[in-house]
Amino acid sequence: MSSTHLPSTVGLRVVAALAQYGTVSSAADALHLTQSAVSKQLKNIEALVGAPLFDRTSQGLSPTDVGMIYIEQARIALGALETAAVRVAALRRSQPAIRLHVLPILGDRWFMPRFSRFAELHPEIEVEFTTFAASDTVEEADAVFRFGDGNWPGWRADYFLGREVILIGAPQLIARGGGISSLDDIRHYPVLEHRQTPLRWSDFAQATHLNEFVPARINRFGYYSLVIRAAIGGQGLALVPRSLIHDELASGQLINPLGLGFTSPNCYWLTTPANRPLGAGLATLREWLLQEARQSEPMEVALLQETAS
Amino acid sequence: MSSTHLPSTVGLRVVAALAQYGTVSSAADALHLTQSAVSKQLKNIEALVGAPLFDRTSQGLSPTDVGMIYIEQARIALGALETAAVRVAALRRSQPAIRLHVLPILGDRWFMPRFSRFAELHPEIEVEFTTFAASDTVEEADAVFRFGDGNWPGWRADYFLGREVILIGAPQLIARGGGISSLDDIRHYPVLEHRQTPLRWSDFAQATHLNEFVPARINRFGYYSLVIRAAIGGQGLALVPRSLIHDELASGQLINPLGLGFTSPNCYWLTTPANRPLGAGLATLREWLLQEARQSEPMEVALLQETAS
DNA sequence: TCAACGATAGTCCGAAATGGAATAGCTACT
DNA sequence: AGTAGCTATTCCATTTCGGACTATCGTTGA
Repeated sequence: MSSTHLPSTVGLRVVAALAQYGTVSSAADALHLTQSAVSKQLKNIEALVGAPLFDRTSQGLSPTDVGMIYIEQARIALGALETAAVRVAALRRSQPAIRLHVLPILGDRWFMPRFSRFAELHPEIEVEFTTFAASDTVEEADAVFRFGDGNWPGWRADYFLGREVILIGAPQLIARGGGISSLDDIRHYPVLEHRQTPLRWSDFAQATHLNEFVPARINRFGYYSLVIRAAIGGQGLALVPRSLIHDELASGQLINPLGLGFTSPNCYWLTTPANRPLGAGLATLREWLLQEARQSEPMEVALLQETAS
Repeated sequence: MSSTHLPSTVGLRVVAALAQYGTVSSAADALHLTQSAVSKQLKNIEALVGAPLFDRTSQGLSPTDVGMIYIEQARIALGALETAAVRVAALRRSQPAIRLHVLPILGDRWFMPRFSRFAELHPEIEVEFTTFAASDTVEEADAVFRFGDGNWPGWRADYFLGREVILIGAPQLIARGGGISSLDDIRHYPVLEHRQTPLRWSDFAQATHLNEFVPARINRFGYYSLVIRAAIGGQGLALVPRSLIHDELASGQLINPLGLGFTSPNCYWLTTPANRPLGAGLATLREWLLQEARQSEPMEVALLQETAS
């Protein structure tokens, strides 16, 4: 009612994607747009808001105070549209589809590349995804990916992936800092942290007997994709589930100095409502997901033993 | 993530306005668009959703099941954008504006026509409105219009208007049904009801000693504007705060048979947080609002006495 | 210091969406 | 029938949007 001009929905999606990916180019990729288009959309929205939403750095974008507020509300708006679509679809379908809520990081790094295989294998099973959905809408889903220790009252949780957390950094960063030849060397490096899982570093210090670890600097990010991006950009060391960065490790963009890592109790789980019996389609999907996850973590058993010793 | 195409924001606003006003034409007026544009926007959204959102009647539009769902989410999305705007504005402004949350019906029928006078009188006081905002966002407002009995813990409530509820109907409807020459005649007519205030009719029956009142038919609406519109359209009798329909009574579009009505404990209140002290601007605004409301209800004292007798 | 790289911003242009005016069609009521 | 009050549709001018391309800036590495 206040402003006569409303932002465009693609603008909102651009803002959300920028917050998630941290650069115009990668956000553009994710949205199937060009860098130019995303840049212009951002410019439009900022003109409409009347203030910059992101600080421009040479590495990419980071949200301003105003941006934080706007991003949050943009997500809510997009989430509403998403749940509208899902609910309408559910209402119209005689045979309901499976509603699966995926976390952004899993969606980008694990799910989307693989899911087409499932769709080919089981074309008869319809699956709908939500990503932005608010917590109360998540309750409606038939299966929900969650991050945590596997204990959610009312939900059955199966371990999915991400138990194996490793220390990573960009090779340039590590070279610049003098290299990591012993555990203590990591004290010299800045570290990156995911805002929602702040205990990672203390867990790591405890698991590796690294006493009184006080990082040189801590940068916090709201998304794992940003942590990974920042790590690739050489902004610091990070603790990341190995499964999420197979590609970067293989290509050498990131390295795992000394093979350091630990097994975290906090990881990704596939959860299903405990009171609701699993339908046939959901059972198939669940089996497939869990098996695919096991295959994508081939080293885990070895490492579990190693860390346990 | 599911649909590649997002609805446009004006489309969302169109849907919300259609739900509120019930006809394409009046929604178009409210949005400062033409009927043609609104019709096309609706068509676009429906094509995108894949199902009609409204049933077309010769009287206007009424939401379908799918429509209800979509409307709800559209409101949430618009509300998010609104709160984004308000919060950003609050953040940027050194001297904060007064944030006032108005109910749709009051905004349309009472507030907007009058508020420009206040803006002229006190140009130094900035006021921001919210309409769509969700309940948790309402808590941030400096003043909130509410409907109820004046009892909200933590809020100071001043009576605003709407205590005087009268029976109204379109003259054609009443003529068609044989006229209303005694209280009992209203049993023959269909009645209109506001979804959120379902007790009106039983309160009315009790206040007027109309025993065992079972309406011929009940039509329920989600907005008071729809109730009023339906009453004007001759769809039934309604119980409506007199202050909201002065114009229609004066023009003869609606009549108040036998002067029937009652004083309801549920009405509109202007509420302010009890713990927060009123700033000077807010105090001025509050005084002005309450005084204007008193002036727009000149007959009330007389009627109060009448009904009490 | 210079060149390469990767980042964002800006310009030009064709395509698509949008909104307004006018028109056509429909239904209910007199 | 005829009218009033709706919505839907068509035509058209205008605006917006997105992609290709180019400019520019900062960082990295030889």
